[in-house]
Amino acid sequence: MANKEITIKDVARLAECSPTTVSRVINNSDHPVSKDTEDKVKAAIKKLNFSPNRIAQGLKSDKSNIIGVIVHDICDSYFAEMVKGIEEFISGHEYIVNIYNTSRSVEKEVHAVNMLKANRADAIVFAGGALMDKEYEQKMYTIIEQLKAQGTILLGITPHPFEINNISLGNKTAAKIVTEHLLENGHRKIAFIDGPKNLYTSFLRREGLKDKLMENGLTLPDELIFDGDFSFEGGRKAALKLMDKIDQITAVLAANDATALGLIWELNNQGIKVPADISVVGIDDLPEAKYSYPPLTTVSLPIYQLGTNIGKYLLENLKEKKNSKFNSIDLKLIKRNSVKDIS
Amino acid sequence: MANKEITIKDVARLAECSPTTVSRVINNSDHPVSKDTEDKVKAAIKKLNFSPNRIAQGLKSDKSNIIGVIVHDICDSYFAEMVKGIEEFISGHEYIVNIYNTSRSVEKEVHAVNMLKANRADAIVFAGGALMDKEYEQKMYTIIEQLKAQGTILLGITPHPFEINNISLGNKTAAKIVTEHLLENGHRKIAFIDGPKNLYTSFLRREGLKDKLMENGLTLPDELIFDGDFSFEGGRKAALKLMDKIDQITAVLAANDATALGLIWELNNQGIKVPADISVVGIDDLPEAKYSYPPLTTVSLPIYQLGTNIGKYLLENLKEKKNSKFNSIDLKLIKRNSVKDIS
DNA sequence: TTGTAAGCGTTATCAA
DNA sequence: TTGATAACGCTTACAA
Repeated sequence: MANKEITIKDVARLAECSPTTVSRVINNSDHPVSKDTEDKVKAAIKKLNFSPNRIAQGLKSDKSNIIGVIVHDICDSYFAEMVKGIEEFISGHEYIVNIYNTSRSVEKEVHAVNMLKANRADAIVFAGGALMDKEYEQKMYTIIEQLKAQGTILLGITPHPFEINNISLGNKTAAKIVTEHLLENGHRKIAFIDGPKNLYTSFLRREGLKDKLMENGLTLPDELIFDGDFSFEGGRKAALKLMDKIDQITAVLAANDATALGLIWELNNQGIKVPADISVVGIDDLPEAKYSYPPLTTVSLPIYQLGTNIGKYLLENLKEKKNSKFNSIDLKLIKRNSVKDIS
Repeated sequence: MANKEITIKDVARLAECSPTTVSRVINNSDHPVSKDTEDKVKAAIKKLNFSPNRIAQGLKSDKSNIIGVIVHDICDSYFAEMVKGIEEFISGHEYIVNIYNTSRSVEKEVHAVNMLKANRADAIVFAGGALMDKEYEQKMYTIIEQLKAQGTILLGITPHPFEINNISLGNKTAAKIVTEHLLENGHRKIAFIDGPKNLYTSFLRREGLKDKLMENGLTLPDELIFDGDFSFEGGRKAALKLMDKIDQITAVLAANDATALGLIWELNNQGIKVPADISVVGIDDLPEAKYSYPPLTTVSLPIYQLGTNIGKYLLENLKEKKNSKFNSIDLKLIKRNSVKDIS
């Protein structure tokens, strides 16, 4: 910017009319404009290749057209797919998709929300699971209240510890579904590779496993819970730790697919056969899940579709103002070849 | 937005001073403000949890703080890494990172640039390779000129067919480096899996291979060029086509790692051993390249670092206004186990 | 040290 | 059918 910007006034001058008239033409206003001037204005716009300054429009209309999307890690296929789905739906409709990558840091997430507030974002999507942290909850609380007072649309994917429109993805259910599958295949001694400790999503998936085990009179001993961080690398490290207890288990549920994939890779690397020696399941159904050795049995959370549903929801609530409901997604067990029937 | 927004006036009222004074406090203005009023203003800001409306600030300062990043496919690790690098550097500094996912469509890319122009973006990064398309060039030309007149910082990663600051990534050189490696290992019959036809990057990498072959008195026959699209799936499909000509070649260069990975996967799937039966190399050094079977030999383009370099460049040129230079990245051959020495 | 007023590029209101 | 004017929230001369 900084230099000379073409404004509505320049157009008005060229079309020999007032800025008001130009505005009316731009916005297809109901207010009548003669065909003649309309043509002149359009010609001028074309000639100058003018586009109205949306910043100024935003100031006037009290809308920024900014949609904030707060993500934990854009390099994680899970978030990349979701963002792509959102973008696909949104960017075509003159909204700005503003990404924040928080690496699950409280500080960065608070910063992101503050920025979005300062920029008067029309909507904010908390795309990642909530952080389980008192400081986080406290800091967020007041900002969220204010955002709500300003009329910002707030959407939480997965339950968040503040009152916004929280969409349940069925994390607990997803864990139950794969656990059930393991159980049906005769597995009783099941280990768990955890997600990030401070993440509510990890908690939910862990609970799903525990609940399903409990329903069947089984338990998840603490020593069969291994650290993880939702990443491929985390899965690899877990595999190394898991080796010691390999004779105590027949199957392992990884908190997400990325972890499961890393786990399988390192297990292979260590000469342990999946599923012959040990069965592995994940959660998410990432695109790459079908290309591991063996292909990963998992639960599909159709993330891209979730993204387009988010986009649709946002668009409807921002534009048409009607209080449209969110289309939730379906979970589905995806059987591939990483589970052995030992029953 | 839409409802009641807290403004500088509210703060002024509470602090019993003028909006001007509040503004001075907010901006740490040189203009003197008494310690007493400063404290009162700060207290009021805190009490109201006020943050200045950056849209309004932007209108005044003729800055939007928007940085547009146009990407081909955010689900491609290549772009995800780059965006993460940019974001990491930028979002901490009160800029808005505005993502567009174009799927290499001329229409979408033009739309993205028009949106960015309408939003008076301070900078635009053309993160993906240029599209080779006459219509694209024409449509872009005038917009680019205008953007330049407005003072927008324009950065092209890889050469683009319009005059902006184009950063060469050394695509041609990268292809030469891996080709050289193949040659050193005794390979003479080398196939190529192409990238998207309309992409300049594909062209450059193909040329690199051809040039290096030519230097050694070799050629790349047309029937040894297989279609691809820079994706894992594309690599898989290419593998199936390649099967017919398997006896005519000893090695294959995939236009990028994603392709190479898909290729290797499908080759394995078809019972063809890499590198025993055929050697495979890629370009990019994606994070997942070291986890294929066998781990992929490739050329590293440190993409995340490229992203942070982009962020740094943008920040320096936007804030300090000094005409800082772009830090280019280094290419490096990454030898892993997908190439067999047959010399 | 403080404040008034004009203006950034738009659009809504009102008048002509 | 057209246009002057005020206003959106903020900053920047200019005055006091």
